Amino acid sequence: MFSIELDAATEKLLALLEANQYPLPGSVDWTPIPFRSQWGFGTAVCFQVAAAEARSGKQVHVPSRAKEISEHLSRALDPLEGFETIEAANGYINLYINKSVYSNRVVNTVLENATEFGRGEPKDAIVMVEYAQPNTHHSFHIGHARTAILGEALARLVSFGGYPTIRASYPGDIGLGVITCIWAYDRFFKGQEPDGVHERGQWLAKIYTEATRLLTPREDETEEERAQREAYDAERRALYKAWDAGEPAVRELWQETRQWSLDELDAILQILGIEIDVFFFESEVDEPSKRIVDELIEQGIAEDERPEGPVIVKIDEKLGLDQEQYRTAVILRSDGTTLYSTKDLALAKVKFEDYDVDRSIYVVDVRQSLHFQQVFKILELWGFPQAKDCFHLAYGFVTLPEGAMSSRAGNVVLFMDVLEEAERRVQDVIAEKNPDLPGKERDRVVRQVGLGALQYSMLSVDNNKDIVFNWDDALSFEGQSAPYIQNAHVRASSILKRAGEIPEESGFEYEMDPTEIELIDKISQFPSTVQRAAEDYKPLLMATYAYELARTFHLFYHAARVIQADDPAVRASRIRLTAAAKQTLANALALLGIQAPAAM
RNA sequence: GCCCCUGUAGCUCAAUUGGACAGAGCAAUGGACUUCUAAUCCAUAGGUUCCGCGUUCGAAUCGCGGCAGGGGCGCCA
Repeated sequence: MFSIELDAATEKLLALLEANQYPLPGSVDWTPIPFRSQWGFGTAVCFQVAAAEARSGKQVHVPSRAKEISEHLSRALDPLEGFETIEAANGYINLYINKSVYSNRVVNTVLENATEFGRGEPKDAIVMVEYAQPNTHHSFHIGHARTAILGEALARLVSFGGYPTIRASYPGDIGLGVITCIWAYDRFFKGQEPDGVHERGQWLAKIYTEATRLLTPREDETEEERAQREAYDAERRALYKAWDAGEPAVRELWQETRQWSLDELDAILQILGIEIDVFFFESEVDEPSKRIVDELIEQGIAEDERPEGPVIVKIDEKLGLDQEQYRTAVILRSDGTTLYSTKDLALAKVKFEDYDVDRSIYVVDVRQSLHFQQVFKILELWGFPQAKDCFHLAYGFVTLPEGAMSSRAGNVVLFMDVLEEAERRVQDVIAEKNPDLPGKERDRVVRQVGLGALQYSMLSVDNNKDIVFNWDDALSFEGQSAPYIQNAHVRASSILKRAGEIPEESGFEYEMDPTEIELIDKISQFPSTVQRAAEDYKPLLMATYAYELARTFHLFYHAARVIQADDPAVRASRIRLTAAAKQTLANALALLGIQAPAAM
C-alpha cells in the first residue's frame, strides 16, 4: 500500500550508499516496525553494510558500526516524500509515515473496494484443488470435515489471490469397503430405508460397521462361527466379482445405495458452502486408468513383471538416487486390476490435458505422503512440466481422546452430531446474552455461529498437526475462536447501525489512540496476508490473521469512543475506520468459509 | 534399516519466512457492564524455543549430529 513511497526511499538510500562508497547490500527490505506507538517501516541494511565492511578486512564491530551508519544515513535521507520522521534505532533505519496520510489511504482503499478489498491481481496459472473426497457408504465424520473445511478455505484463498480455480472432489465409490456394506444391506436390511438424508446416510454407515464385525475373525470364535464367517466372506467376494462383471442387479443395488451417500454428502457440502465444480468418481476412473500403464511401460518408465509380479516403477533408480527415498511404486496389480496409484496417475493426466491445470493441489491426509511423492515423481519422469507444481496439502488426523476414529469399528464422531451440539450451545448463549433477537434471525445466527466455531477449530491448527477432538475445545465460543471474530464484526455493525450514514471523508488529523493505529495497521496487512496464504497454500495464516484483526478491533472498541466521541472530526474518522474494520473482518471470514452475522 | 512430519509457557497453538524485548488463547487469581453488544477488556503469574555443535552482524527459523513422539516403506486406500 506504500510501495511507491518505499521504492523511492530505497532508491535514495542506494544512491546515498553509493555516493558515500559503502558496500552495496543485495536488496533493501522494508518491514513494519514492531513498536507501533507511532508506526512506519524499518530496514536492517546497515547491518548488511557493516558486515560487508568487516568481511572486506576493515576492523569493525558490526553492531556498533551499523548504528553509526544508520545514524549517518538517516540524517542524509531526510527529508523523504511521504514520511514524517526518519530516525536511526539500534542500527535500523526507521521511516515514520504521517499518520493522517497513512490512515486515510488504508481506510479509503478498503471502503472503495469493499468485498473486493484484498483481491490479488488476476494470474494465468489455473489451480485445481481436490478435496472433500470421502468414501461412499460411510458417513461423514469430523475427520472428513477437516479436509472439506480446509480444502474450501484453500480454494477460496487461491481464487481470491487471483488464480482461476477449479474445485474437484474424488469420492471413493467402489472397493472392498463399499462392497462389504452393500453385501450386508442386501443380506440383512434390503427394503428398509430410514427417512431423512442424514439418517439414511448414517444408517448405511452403521450397516458397514455391523458387516465388518461379522466378517472379522475373533480369537474365541467357535468352529461353527468360523464356518459362518467364511461363508459370509465368500458371498461378499462373489458380490464383488458380480459388480466387476457389470451384473445389472448388483449394479443397481450399488447405484441406489451410493446415491444415498452422495445425497448426504451433497447436503453437508451445502451446509459448508462448498460448490464442487468437478466430481471424479473412482468407479469411473478405474477402467480407463489401465491404459496409462501400457504407455508407461512403452516409454521405459515402468517395468512389467507380470504374470509373476505387478507393474512397477523403480523411482529411485530412474532418478539416479543412491539412497532410497521414493522407493518403488506398484502401479498395477499382477492380475491386471488397478491400484490407487494407477488411478491417481491417470487422473493427473486428465487434469493436465482436459482441464489445463497448471497447479494441482491434493488436500489428503498425511498418511498418503509417500504415495503422492511417488505419483509426482512419476509424472515428472513421464514428462509433465506441471509435476513440479503439484502439491500435497497433507493434514494430520482428527483423533478422539481415546484413540483413532474408525468407520469400520464405528467409533466415529459424526459431523452432523457435532453441528447439532454446537447449535444447541449457541442457542443457550443467545438466550442468555441477547434474548431479544427475533426468532428468524436467531435461527440463522445459531447456524452461522455454531458452524463457524466448528470450522475455525479445524482451521486454526496447522494442517500438518493432528487434532485431538474434544467437544469443549472444538465448540469454544471464547478467546481464539470464530464467535470471537464474529463478535467483533457484530460490534462494528452495531456501531455503524447507530451511526447512520457513513461520512464521506475522514481526516485522522488528531492525536490518535494507539489502538486506532494498530487497527489501521492490521487492516493494511490483509492484502499481503491473502497473497502469502494463497502462494504457500496455508489457510492457517488467514485463520490467525482474522483472529488478530478481531482482537485489535476489540482493543480499539474498548479504548476509543466512536459515535460517542466529542469532536465531530474524530467521530467521522472513527466511523469510517469502524466500517473498514467491519469490511475486512467480513472479507477475512469469507475466505475461511465462515459467515459474518450483523447481530448475535 | 531407510524416508517424511512434529517438538515453543501447565495445556492448545502463533511468530510478517533470518530481524528489534518469542506472542495469543485455555486453565489460575484479582478487577471493569446506569457507558457504541461483557461471546469483550484490564491486571498478576507463567520461557534454557528438546539437547549439542556450526553458519551469520543477528537463529525458534538455516546446516550437521543426537534425543523424543507420530506417520510411512512392492501388488490397502
